[in-house]
Amino acid sequence: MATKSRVLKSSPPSVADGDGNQIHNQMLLRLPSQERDLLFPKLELVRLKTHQVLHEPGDTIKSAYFVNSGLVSILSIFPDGKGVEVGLVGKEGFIGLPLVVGFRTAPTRAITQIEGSAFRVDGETLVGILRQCPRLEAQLQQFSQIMTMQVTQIAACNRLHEVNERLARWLLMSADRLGTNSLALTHELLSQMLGTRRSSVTVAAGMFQKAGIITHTRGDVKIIDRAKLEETACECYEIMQHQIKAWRSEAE
Amino acid sequence: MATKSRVLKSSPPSVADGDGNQIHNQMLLRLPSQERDLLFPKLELVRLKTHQVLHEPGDTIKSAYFVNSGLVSILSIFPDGKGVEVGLVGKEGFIGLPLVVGFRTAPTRAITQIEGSAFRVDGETLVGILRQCPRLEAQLQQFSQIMTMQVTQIAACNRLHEVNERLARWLLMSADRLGTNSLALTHELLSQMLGTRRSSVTVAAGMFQKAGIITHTRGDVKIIDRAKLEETACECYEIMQHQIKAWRSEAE
DNA sequence: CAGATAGTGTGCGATATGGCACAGTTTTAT
DNA sequence: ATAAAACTGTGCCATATCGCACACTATCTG
Repeated sequence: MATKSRVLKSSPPSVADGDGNQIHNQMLLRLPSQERDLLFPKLELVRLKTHQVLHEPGDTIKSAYFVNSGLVSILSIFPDGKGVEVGLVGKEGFIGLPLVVGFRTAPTRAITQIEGSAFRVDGETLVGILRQCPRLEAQLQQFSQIMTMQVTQIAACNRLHEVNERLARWLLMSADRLGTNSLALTHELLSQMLGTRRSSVTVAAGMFQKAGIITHTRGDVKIIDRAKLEETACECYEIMQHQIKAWRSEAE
Repeated sequence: MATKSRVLKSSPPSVADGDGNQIHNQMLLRLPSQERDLLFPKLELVRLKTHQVLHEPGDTIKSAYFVNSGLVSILSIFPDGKGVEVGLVGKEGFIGLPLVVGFRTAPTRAITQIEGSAFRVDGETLVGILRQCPRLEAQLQQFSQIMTMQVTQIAACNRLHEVNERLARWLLMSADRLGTNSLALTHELLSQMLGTRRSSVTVAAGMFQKAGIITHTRGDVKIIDRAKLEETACECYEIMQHQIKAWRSEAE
């Protein structure tokens, strides 16, 4: 499962759906054909490079992204530069939600954690299309609600749970969204996600490794014993997992 | 400014807009007349009693509420009963957002912190009306986005800021939403909001009092020196304040 | 009025985490 | 090949919180 393909070129406006460029994004896959016909010509498949920033807080949102592979973090950033992750988006999701309700300014930073690809669409274009795509609009609104629920859970988790639990949760969530057990991440990165010290992550990861739950080498974490990792994680993982699954079924 | 009126009776389905029952809810006030005509007959003015639970996580949302006065907290609750506040809703807001995107299940607890009143509407009725009230729908969606931004900020705040700062922020936010400097709250309550120990609140409040920022007696907190309180609070207050103001102006 | 209950002030030890600093190792750049 | 940079392992001290416990006071209830 060598998902880290460098297949896609970024700049040249490639056709969205054709040939070998498979669509993995769950929202796009669920669209009825007539909405596809409207939307797809406007989409451009782009590569999401590691650490690529899709928008900063305060930015006018120029493009929106249907994430197709890889992992994008949503961060709350303070003026002094410190930040914490508040959401995690994989191929089930979308970047640019404020547009859906008519806002143009991003309140957060969206940044690629693990490289992949996405279908990009111009912000204004999307807004224009939305009126004619009720199904898409509904999808996006529901996804927005799911994200809110995720943030809600993380807010509580940040207050009540310890580093180990949060780290375990994060690894599980990422692995789920990527469909891999191998994550290309440094402790530094993880610490920013969890809003803690880098060394706290190192220690926690060390403990996990000793317990045979993961292995980690420089810039790479591999999940060995998923079951144990789930035991270590706080309930938050299960709760969010359950919410997103409930969506899938409720959504039809 | 004796806002603690016990004027409104709860049970008898009173007319929403008539007579002495003034509308303070910002969303209702902004509706065009034709949407008012559709919605208002379905509204029932009810009293929000202290500690009244509007919905629990997992509940099917039967009623939605346009908050008219008082203060409602949104809490993330864990299976073991522990909880943290993730949002604060006053007369600018609405309780029952999941309905707007077609979800029926509440992911959080909504509970009255400070008594007041609200216009209640049956959940299904609201959903039915929404299609014919584009302005209302847009309002609700935007409010949803504002709430998400609030939760986002709180998530970061919970991780990075200390009790004093968070307490100060909370007092300011509540005072803003109520339009009072006097809050009827126990330390116990506050500690649940902030996700900390009751005694931590007592200590922090004691420090504030010594500094001449507030006075607090049993079950009552009064803001004396607002400027100092703002200094004490973390940036989160300003940020959220700014976001909600930006909405008011951007919204038309 | 007396007893019960709820709310507050305070203290103490345990601990998770923060801030910081440095050495050792792997990777990247020139 | 060598230097620079990035990443990780580790340690130490300071401190904000936690968990808990107990005494004190205000308020309610009968």
